[in-house]
Formats: sequence, C-alpha cells, structure tokens
Amino acid sequence: MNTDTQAAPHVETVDTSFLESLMGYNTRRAALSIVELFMQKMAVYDLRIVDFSVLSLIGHNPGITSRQLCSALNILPPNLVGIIAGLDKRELISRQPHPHDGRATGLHLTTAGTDLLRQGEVTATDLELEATSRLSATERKTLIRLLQKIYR
Amino acid sequence: MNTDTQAAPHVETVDTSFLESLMGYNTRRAALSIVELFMQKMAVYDLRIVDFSVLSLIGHNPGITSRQLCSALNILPPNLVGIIAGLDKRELISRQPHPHDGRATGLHLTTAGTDLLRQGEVTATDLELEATSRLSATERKTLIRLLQKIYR
DNA sequence: TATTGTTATACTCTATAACTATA
DNA sequence: TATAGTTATAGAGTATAACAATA
Repeated sequence: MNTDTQAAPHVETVDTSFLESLMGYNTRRAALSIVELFMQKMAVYDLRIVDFSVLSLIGHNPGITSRQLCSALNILPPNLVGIIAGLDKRELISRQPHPHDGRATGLHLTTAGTDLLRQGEVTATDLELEATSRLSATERKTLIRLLQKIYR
Repeated sequence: MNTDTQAAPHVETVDTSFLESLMGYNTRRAALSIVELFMQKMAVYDLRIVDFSVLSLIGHNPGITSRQLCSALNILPPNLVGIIAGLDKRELISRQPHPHDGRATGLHLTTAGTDLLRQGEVTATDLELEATSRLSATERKTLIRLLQKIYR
C-alpha cells in the first residue's frame, strides 16, 4: 500500500528544513526560547524584559534620559512613558532635573532599585547559562560576536 | 570643571555593555534587525513573516494540517485561523479533506501559491545575505549551527 | 474522553498624531 | 524651529475559554 502518493497525502513528520536554513528564523526561534525562560525566572521580581533592560541601563548610566533609553533600546517615546511611570511608582527609580536641559529628566536608581537590579542581573546571568547549556564558553563568545556583526 | 561628578550627572554616551553580554539581548536585537529587512522586502508580496512561514511549510509539506503548523511554528490554534483564512481567500492555498481524519483539513498550495512561494523564497534568501553581509559563508553556517543548539 | 478547528474576547505590544514646555 | 516628555488612541500580536464535529 502506498498512501503517500495519493491525491491528498498527509504529513507524518513536518519538514522545516527550508525555514531552518534562514538566519531570520533561527535568530527568532533562539531569541524566543531564551525570552521564555527569562520571563519565567524574572517573574519573581515582577520584571518584564523591557523593565529589566531599562533598570539595567539606568543603573549603569545614572542620569540617563528617556530619550536616550528610547534610542538605546529601540522603544518609541510614548511606549516608554508607562514603563518609567511603573518603575517610579514602585520606587525603583527616581526622576531628577537634568543639569543642562530643562526639558529633560535624569533617571536614577533608588536603593531598592539598585538592590533589585543586582539580584536581577545575577538571575539573568544564571538563566542565560541555563538557556545556552548546550554551548561551550567558547561557543557562547563566538555566537555573541557573530550576532553583533549582524545588528551593530 | 568636572560636571560629571555632580549629584545629578548626565550621560554622554550610553553604556550598554552589560546588556550586550547577554545572549537573550543579542539574539533579540539580531532577530529584530533581520525581521525589519524581511518585512520591507516581503511587502511587495503582501506577506508577513508568519504568512511566509505558513506558505513555506505548506509548500514543503503538502497535506499538512493546521495543528501541525501550530506545533511547528509555535502558533496558538485560534491565531492561525485568520492566517489560513487570509491565504485561502487570496487563493494561495486550498483546503482538502484529510484522508484519515475527518476532523482535520489537509492544506495545499494552489498554482498561484506555488509561484508566490518560489519568488518569496528567492527574495528571502537574498535578503538574508544582505542582512548578514558582514558575515562570511563559514560564519553564517557556524552561527546557524550554534543558534540551533539553543532552541532545538 | 480527547482532539481539530473555530468563535469570541481580552490582554499586551507597537505605532501615529498631537499637545506642552523648553531649547 | 527643533527637541523632551507626554496623552490619547489605533493597530498588530498573543492569550484564554468555550463550543461543534469527529476520533
């Protein structure tokens, strides 16, 4: 019997080989798999990826402005407003007048924000190792170097 | 004058080094950069990434079911309905009774769908080379192999 | 009972237009 | 005239619950 050559065949195992030859597909799938683990592990801190990224950039760049955050993280200004407001309401960050520009606001971590970021960064580093556990340290370095050649 | 050591410093250039040490950040940024080019180039065919992926899997897997597409592409069944309906309305695919399972529908490309997919796959392959133009052929192979070690 | 495909719907993410205060 | 931050809102993407038909 040869049912696979009928007019209406069915599929036993899905062939994804073409999609898997595309860099876009592979980067997207890899990113989604890491992001999924990230969201799970960061849920205890009530931090989404974007919250963590903003908190981290403020921590490493005290006095950074909203506009600078938008440029660095590719976020549109209207979409950052709620993120900043949320972190401010949780008293993880404070807004201070910008020293040179009356239009802008300098963003800073509070003590609570500094503590949370420190914990979050440890968790993030751990989770990254877990998500890439099938890679060697050398392979991780190579992978990051090649990815940056794409987007930087 | 040493304004950088004031109580409210400002940021000249944003330090993103911590985020750039994270695999999740790098895969996400690389994926977004390729996806952006993909959307631009595929707009002429009126195909979003998900439309192209579905069309490609149907083309390479005649008779595939919606459920199998959902599993392969990590799409939830309710969200696939509109995608399939759209491709069907444009007469790029046809739905045929599944040979063994009365609940399911086998999906197939029409002639128009086959033609569009062929063009789309050529465009996709070209655009991928453009998006990764700073990589050598060997680096591309390495990158894909390492990414698949993460998500597969 | 379980699964396929579907509807309805809610929630999140992303994008655009327009306003204010300041440069 | 241009920019930083904001509001309101629209659109796209993603999620859950529940249903009919079939296994």
